[in-house]
Amino acid sequence: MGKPLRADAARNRDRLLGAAAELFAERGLDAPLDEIARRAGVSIGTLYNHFPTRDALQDALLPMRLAVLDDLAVAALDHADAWAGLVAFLDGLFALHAEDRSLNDALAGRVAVSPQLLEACHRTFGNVERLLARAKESGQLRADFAPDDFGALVQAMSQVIRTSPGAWRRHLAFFVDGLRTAG
Amino acid sequence: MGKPLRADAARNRDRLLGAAAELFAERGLDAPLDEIARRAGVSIGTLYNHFPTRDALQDALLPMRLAVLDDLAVAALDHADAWAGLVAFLDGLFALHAEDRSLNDALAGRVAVSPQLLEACHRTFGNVERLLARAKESGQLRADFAPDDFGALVQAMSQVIRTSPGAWRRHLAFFVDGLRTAG
DNA sequence: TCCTAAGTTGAGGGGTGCCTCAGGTTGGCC
DNA sequence: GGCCAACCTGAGGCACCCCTCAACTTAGGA
Repeated sequence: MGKPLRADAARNRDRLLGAAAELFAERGLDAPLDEIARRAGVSIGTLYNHFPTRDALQDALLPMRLAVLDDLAVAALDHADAWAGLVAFLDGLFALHAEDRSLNDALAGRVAVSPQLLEACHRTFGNVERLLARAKESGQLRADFAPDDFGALVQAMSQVIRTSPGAWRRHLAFFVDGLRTAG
Repeated sequence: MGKPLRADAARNRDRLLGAAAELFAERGLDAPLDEIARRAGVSIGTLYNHFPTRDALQDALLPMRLAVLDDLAVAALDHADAWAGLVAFLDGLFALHAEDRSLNDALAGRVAVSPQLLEACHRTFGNVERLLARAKESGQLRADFAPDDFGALVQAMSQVIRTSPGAWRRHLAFFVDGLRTAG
């Protein structure tokens, strides 16, 4: 599989990945490919040599970003207090959304995802389910909050973050207050 | 100002408005103008005759839709219970979002708005401020919920509605629970 | 050093949507 | 019925982004 690339080709590939990461983070996953190539100092043809489709580029970048979320979830599961762990996870998750539009686009389903990427999402989502279950068992999260409701929360927050990057914590706080058991 | 249109011109104008209302509601305010013209049974040139810009079309349609929101707010202010009135308003507001993508786009600020339209929004927003103030005075809405937070809620709900048209009431319910005073 | 396969280039063709304008049509007053 | 201003038409130019491919360049082994 991994035939070694020629030195110049490897260098160009790295530059393309770097430029794509930058531009995707700034402008989202639908950033023009021409501009990625230009920023990488490479022709559009070379971009297509290395990444025949937009998906190929995304697949080379997004799993790394999603992995950060897994770390976040694991840390949250380790937290002594289930509720505090959940809240810390939500804060970290949306902080990442706020600084990387590509993550925002990906998790809000604003782009078509490749099977590979979908699988990574499912893995992350599994961790979230565990976090939610733990917080319910501890009696701190209201019992009627379903995993699907978490999906809606991600959608909602992705939009709030995009339009008011400075105010999303406030919005999240109101919502989280609604999630706590009344008692 | 209002020079009478020739009969055929008036008919075409009406058809254009009808087609635009349909398409905007279905697909949002960025629906292709060519398709509006086609649906109206008229050439693209005629569309531009009557509405030189996309804004002109929006301005001819959206104020009517926003007026419905005003009625809704007035009814909510008339409600005996301030909290129940507020909740009814929110439900009505987002129900309209759900069935008309153009309203969704407009209130979520997804398109550039004309001054005229902006003014209509401000009027509606004034009503909302009154609703919020009333619910706070009655001690049912938490005091730290600011009008700007309402803006974020609109953003959030607009996205939830777009991606899961059947589940937005659930999401709203969680949020509203967070808004009620703890007591 | 020379040769070749690997890699690069960028003009160009395709698609979509916006907007214009020269030329053709027609409503409605006389 | 005749006329003309009002109105309509739609091909075509522009801008953006997509993707391809024949011609060129070059890394690196022999």
